[in-house]
Amino acid sequence: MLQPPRWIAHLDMDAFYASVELLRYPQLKGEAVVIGGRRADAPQQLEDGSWRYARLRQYTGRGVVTTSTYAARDLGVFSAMGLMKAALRAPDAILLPADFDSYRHYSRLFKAAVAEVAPVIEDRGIDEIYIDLTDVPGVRDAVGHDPLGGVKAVAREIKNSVWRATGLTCSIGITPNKLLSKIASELDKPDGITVLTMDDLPTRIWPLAVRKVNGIGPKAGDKLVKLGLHTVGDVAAADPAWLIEQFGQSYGHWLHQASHGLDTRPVVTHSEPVSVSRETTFERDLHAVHDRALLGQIMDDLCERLSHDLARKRYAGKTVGIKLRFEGFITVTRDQTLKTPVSSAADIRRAVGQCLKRVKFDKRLRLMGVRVGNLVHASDVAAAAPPAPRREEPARENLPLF
DNA sequence: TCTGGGGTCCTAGGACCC
DNA sequence: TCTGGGGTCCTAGGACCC
Repeated sequence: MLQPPRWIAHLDMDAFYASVELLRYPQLKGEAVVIGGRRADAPQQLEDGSWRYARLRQYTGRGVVTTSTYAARDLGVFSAMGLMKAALRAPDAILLPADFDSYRHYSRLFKAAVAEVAPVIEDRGIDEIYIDLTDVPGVRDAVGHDPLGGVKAVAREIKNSVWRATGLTCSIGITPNKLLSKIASELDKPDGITVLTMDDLPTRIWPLAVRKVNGIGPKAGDKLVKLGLHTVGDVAAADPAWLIEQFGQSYGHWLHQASHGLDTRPVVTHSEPVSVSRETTFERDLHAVHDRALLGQIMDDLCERLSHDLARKRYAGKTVGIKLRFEGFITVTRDQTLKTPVSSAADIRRAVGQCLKRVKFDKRLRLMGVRVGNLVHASDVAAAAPPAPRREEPARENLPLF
């Protein structure tokens, strides 16, 4: 059946975290600035009024680049790059610690500003959203005589609204679906508007590298290239049956559809969380036996913080899981589904202990995490059951390591 | 000098029930 | 004695995204 045509926008804030920092430190405009590092030093104002900043070359330890300004990107420093590697490329770049409270504040501001123009919004994280423009008056009324003109005018209105509310710029892609709009918003960055129709597919989308498609990550991207498929157009020209042979029914079919710019997913304005988690990477790898006490404390703390998050969001969950990352970046997970949802630090910690017993600790640890899934609203959790009868002391060898 | 932290979704095997 | 098929839940791992 034929779906009525839609106009879907993808709005992406330009270098969001870095741009928020520039609002606070406008004197850094144009400089190579990197956000990241767990304990990067905040800028200090000296007695003479000048500022002193931490530089990338001074950083030691683990950590990745969270965002970089366009000047830093020109030096080859990008998101997710290790800070040590970034320091080799741009030793004099200024390093700022991340301030997520501030980013969340500006996130709320820009989303509220968009909602005043176009209310059908799907949240895709702190710095991007999808917007269904189909029924926005300026778009709807332009259908028939000047659809592209109407769409562009509304996009300008949205950008102006975001600018007025935050002093920040964004880039917008507008096409008939989410998949294409996500690609389109990157075609004219920063501060751009790109409107595409299906007719633009061969000239604007097919020449792009396969990795530009949301859903083709490092693994699938490598495999496609090894198969000789470098561009989206290469995938579009491939036999769909062959794609399915190579990538499986589901992903193979999706690759074919995506490369032809087809995507029927709706803009989803409300969703419930599936899980909540906390994790931490250690400054140095820790030994399960030698550092047992420390690991136990870290785990207590993670459970405490996770419990807080659950309380704040008013959820409890039936499944408690741990994540361990060993040296060599080997990741192991264990989880356990309980009879009743839990949210207290003590209940979570108890289930974590059970999970820990099922792991072999033959390497040093670099990360530990805790997760609660199978969430239910706290208000739907039955009143606390009577305290469980006291059980005999478990045998010593059944105790978790920490 | 590798590789953060918070998520979602998918797959695949096994348990268990009817 | 031998042995169905479907549905659902649980668990572990992995790809991917912001």
